[in-house]
Amino acid sequence: MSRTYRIREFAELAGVTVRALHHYDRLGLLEPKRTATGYREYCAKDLEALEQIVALKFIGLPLGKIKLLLKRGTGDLASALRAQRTILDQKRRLLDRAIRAISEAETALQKGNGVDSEVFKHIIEVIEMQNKTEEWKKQYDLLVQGKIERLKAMSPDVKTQLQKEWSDLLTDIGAALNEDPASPKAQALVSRWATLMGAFAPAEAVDPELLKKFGASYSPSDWPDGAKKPEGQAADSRIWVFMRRALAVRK
Amino acid sequence: MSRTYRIREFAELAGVTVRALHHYDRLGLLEPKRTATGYREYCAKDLEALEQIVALKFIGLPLGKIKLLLKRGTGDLASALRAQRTILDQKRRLLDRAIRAISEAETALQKGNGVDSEVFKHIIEVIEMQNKTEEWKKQYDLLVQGKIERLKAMSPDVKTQLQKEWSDLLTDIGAALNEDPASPKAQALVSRWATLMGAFAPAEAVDPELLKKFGASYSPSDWPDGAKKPEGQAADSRIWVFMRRALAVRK
DNA sequence: TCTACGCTGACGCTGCGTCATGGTGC
DNA sequence: TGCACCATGACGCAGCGTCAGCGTAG
Repeated sequence: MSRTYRIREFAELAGVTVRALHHYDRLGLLEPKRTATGYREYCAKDLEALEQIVALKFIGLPLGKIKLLLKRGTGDLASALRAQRTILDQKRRLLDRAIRAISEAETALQKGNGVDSEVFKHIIEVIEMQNKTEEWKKQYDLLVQGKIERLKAMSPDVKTQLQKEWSDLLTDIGAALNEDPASPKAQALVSRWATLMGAFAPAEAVDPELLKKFGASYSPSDWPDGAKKPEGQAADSRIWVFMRRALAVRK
Repeated sequence: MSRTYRIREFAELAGVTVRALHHYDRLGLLEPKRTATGYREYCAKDLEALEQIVALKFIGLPLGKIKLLLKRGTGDLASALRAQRTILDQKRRLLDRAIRAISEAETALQKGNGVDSEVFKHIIEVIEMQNKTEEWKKQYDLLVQGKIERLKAMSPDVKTQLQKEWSDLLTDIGAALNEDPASPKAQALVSRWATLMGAFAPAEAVDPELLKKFGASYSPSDWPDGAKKPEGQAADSRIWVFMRRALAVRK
């Protein structure tokens, strides 16, 4: 049939490195024939296989999965593509946030206001923003779900009262941002917060672990009829950072 | 002053893992005081430092650079941010292409036309597209620069002649896509191609290595007054893949 | 004394890059 | 005979995760 290639030539042919071909060979991804003296001998079929490997690698599939995909039928190819796209979408969102964080930091630097601390705070804003909207959202929604229902079932008087308590609490926290999270003042705020959380669900449903994990990651203002933020955008994020810390210190 | 924390608590306080703190310690990024028995003892200042580390890590800076940035002044912080944004922008473009490649592959799968080969070809299209527009662009532009100037300086007759030769060559290549890149037919096409390239620059400027590396990565149709593609979008990419291979085989 | 937590190695993971050492092809 | 090319280890990198084996706090 058509000619064969030694590894060097074959690598250039396909646009990969010799080392990569060695690697794929050892992984069992692409194992060419060997000459009597052990030289690898690649043919046209190997080129097709390598092309597929390169293609799947390009979309971010790990070599292990590529191996499985190519050795088995095409059945899972579709699902693999779907899964990979989901992963890439997540990566892109992360990237976008990182880029935005840099932009924020750069404008903060140009304004030359604070020394450095301001710069980092801007980045942290974006990080927290992510945490709120991405990582914990799903699971936290589960936790919150029951509370909203209870909220709806409450009398208007109680609702108004709860709203005021939330609002007051947030104001107080905003005024205590410079406190040590371990201080009695901060811990008192945590207690008030935990109590308010507890008002929305039966006591046994208020898992302290859950509270610690997700509690501070979400604003009550996300809830219908929730309390309004006492201050501007900036205070928002710092409040939840503070509460997360204070919760971490809490037993 | 304010209280100190042992590693576990401090980790929760900051939202990182104990292992990460160990790691940062060993790297010299964040080295807390130690108790008499060797326990790490973190304080409020360490928390600030860790926050900065986390922030810089979030935007993708490697720990080594973070260490340098935090130990030195803020002078290079601005440039580090710029550099990092450039890197992230590149990453994002790559990600977008990978995502598009998956989309193409999925539609190809749904159409159910070809078995698999079609699917991979679509991905490869996107990869080649990237190679053309990203990786080699800058350096290739340097190579092409002189050629364009020579082209402008040519007489209209010669220009027309060259355009025709390019067009013919591309047509011939398009008709030979199924040839073995090592075949005499393919190699003859490579020779014609190299000759045409050479017509744009003095012979000594046509480095064969450069030719091999960048020659097939760019379409002559990118040039002003360049030849038109003989066929549709799809043929375009396959032509350059074929030529790259044929060039790789060439001595 | 029991138990949770702290300490220091050390290997694993991902995809090769980069020697180092020694055999082959022409 | 020499020189370019091939082969097989083996370490390195980035950022921790995950034991393992052993001391410490309370």
